[in-house]
Amino acid sequence: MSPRTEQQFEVIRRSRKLQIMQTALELFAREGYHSCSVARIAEYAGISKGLLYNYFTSKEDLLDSIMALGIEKFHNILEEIQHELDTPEELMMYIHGGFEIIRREPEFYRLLFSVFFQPGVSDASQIRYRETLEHLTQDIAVYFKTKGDPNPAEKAMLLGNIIDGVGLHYFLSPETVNLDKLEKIIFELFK
Amino acid sequence: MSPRTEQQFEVIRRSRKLQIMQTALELFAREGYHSCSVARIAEYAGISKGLLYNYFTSKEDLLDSIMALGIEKFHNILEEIQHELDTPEELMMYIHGGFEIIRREPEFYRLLFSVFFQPGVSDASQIRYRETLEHLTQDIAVYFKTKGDPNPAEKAMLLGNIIDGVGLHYFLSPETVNLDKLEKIIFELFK
Amino acid sequence: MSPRTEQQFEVIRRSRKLQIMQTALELFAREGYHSCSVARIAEYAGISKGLLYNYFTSKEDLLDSIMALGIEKFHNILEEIQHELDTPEELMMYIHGGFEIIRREPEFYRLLFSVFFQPGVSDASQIRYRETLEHLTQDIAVYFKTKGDPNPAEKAMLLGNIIDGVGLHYFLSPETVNLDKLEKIIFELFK
Amino acid sequence: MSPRTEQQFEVIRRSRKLQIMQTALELFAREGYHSCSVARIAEYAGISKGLLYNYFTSKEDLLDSIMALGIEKFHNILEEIQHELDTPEELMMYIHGGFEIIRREPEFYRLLFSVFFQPGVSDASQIRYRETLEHLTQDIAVYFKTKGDPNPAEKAMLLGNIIDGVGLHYFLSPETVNLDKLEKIIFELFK
DNA sequence: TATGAATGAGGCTTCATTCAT
DNA sequence: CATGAATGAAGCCTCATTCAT
Repeated sequence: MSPRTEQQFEVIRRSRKLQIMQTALELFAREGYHSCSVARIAEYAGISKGLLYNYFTSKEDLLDSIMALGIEKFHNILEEIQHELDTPEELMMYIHGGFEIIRREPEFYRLLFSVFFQPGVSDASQIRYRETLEHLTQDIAVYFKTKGDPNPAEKAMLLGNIIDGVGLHYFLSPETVNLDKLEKIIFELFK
Repeated sequence: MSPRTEQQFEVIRRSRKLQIMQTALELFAREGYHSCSVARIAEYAGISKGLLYNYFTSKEDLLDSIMALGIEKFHNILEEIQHELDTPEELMMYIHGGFEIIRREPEFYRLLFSVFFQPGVSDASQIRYRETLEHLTQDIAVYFKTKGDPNPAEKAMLLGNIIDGVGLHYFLSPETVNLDKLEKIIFELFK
Repeated sequence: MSPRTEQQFEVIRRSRKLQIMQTALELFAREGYHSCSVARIAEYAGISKGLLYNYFTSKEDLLDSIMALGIEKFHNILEEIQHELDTPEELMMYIHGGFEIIRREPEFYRLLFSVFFQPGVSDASQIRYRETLEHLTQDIAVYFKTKGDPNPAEKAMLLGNIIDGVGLHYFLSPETVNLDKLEKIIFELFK
Repeated sequence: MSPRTEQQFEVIRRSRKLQIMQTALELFAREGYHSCSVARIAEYAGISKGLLYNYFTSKEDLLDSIMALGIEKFHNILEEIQHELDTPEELMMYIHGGFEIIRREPEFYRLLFSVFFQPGVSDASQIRYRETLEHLTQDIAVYFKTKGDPNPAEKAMLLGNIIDGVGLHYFLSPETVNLDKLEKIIFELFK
């Protein structure tokens, strides 16, 4: 057995870190950031409290890391469909992208909202997310402008609001929300 | 000189209670339920910590009372416009009602969302609010059905989601949201 | 209606005071001194907290007053049978006196013990009661000495201890203790 | 340098826990359960308040643990002398056992009484102790029955009451109670 | 005399974080 | 790298007592 190389350690560190973040995301989303103690996160992740602080400087840092990763995924999903936004089909792709985030990362999405309503908690993430959203909204506004809509900016914002509104209700009572159907209806309304 | 009458005490109690609730609503909405200590609420309300417990059995009870009052106001605003929902004008009244809640009770609305994303916090209020919403949604669904819409239930739910989505963004960055314009656009989309 | 005379007021005060003490004794005995708030005593006595402080300077003063009254009654019961202690019949009277206190004033007796085990609580009463007891013990010791017992002082003390021991168990589980039978057995053992 | 083993932690935990219990027993016995704050216990034990909650879930749990340990010791002392109870010598062993508890564990015994007179405080311990006592009483009753005593059950109970009565007075004023002498006198009365 | 609103000290408990091993 | 004992600040809540009316 040769001693592990530095790279191997790095791999272990990275996966350990991700595992903690995944666990914490689950707990934060399910129970709320404040209601969830570091002790419980460590226990749930199968490690000691001390080790957690080896990977994150604080509970807030852990939250920030989760948020950053989530926002990155958010970006990635959008970039999968990122290109010119001219045709209704392309608009549909955008709408679909929004719904995909709800479908694929429900916990992150839920935590995102939760954090938004707790000023002082991960403010940096809030700002970063809002910027991302603004860019997106501006892209969509261009589409409506091209289409000759009299209120392109508001229309674009409204579309964003709708998706968040649907997400919000989806997390409050998933069983009553038919994402697929709503996706189509929204497209019909905005195309 | 002569001892206070029962009625005088009642007046004191009622106004004090409202004062505390108003203060707490402000703070809860601004800083989040968990981030806001009872000590701060008392200080902000200009009373002692102890007195707060003369009016509410616990911090959670204070929150519940605030939520209950808010939901009552919510009801009242809806009942102001409560009648048959047949014509587009009447639908507009409904939409307007939703926006009025955002406009008139922004703090309550914000707290409502905030609470929604903190499981275990005022669950009873969450349930009560959701029930209120469901009734409303069913009323609106009837309108769309009458109009011959193929997905009346989803359309109605979507309308609710939109209003909440707008509210959500309004509270995150009020300066970027033009409520009046959005109200009209939504009406145009759904009438 | 002529206005009430000062004496009438005094009568009212006295009976009110007694009523409060009786109520408090009940509660203290049932729930313990510390577990029983002034608010509850007042409520239970059908008066306001403020009025209670009109009659007693503090919660401790209320307890002291109850204890003093109880010890007075204790004295009275003993004095009913106070005279020379020469014959076995007279010893029996003493034993009977002890049991009568248990029977007639169970709440006071229970409170007495309870207070004994809480140093700092009504210390004055504790001292006064112990003095009373010592005198009594000395009287009884004379009886045993006269009878030629080799350990009269210890015998007398033991008799006191027994009665308190019986009282103790009687308050812990009254249904298992047959006071009448025990009284006789004790007499047979000591006569 | 190398991390502590599980066993090392176990040793630390065990001794710390005992240390806290010992300190608390001392204070509870001396000052009463309610009069003794967690802060004082921690200070007296030379630890932080927080650490106490690392070992006990609540102040009541701490008390219960102390009581449970005391009752266990009580059992052990009785079991040292546990066997047939036929001869007067064996009865004397029993009586001696009772006195040994007073002598060896005065603080526990005092706390036991103290708790008995505070309803709602460690009720479970009260019940457990009473059961222990009942078994013991039944054993002793057999002895008296064998001896032909007309009231074996009462005699046995009385013996228990006496020992508790002596204990009670011993803790109220130890300097006035000669345990050795009383032990002999009791044996002479009951043999 | 009588009320109960109001106070504030102090109690119990939690929890993010540190650190010796 | 890994542990969990230990800390201490801060949180929620209770309650004896005061006082304006």
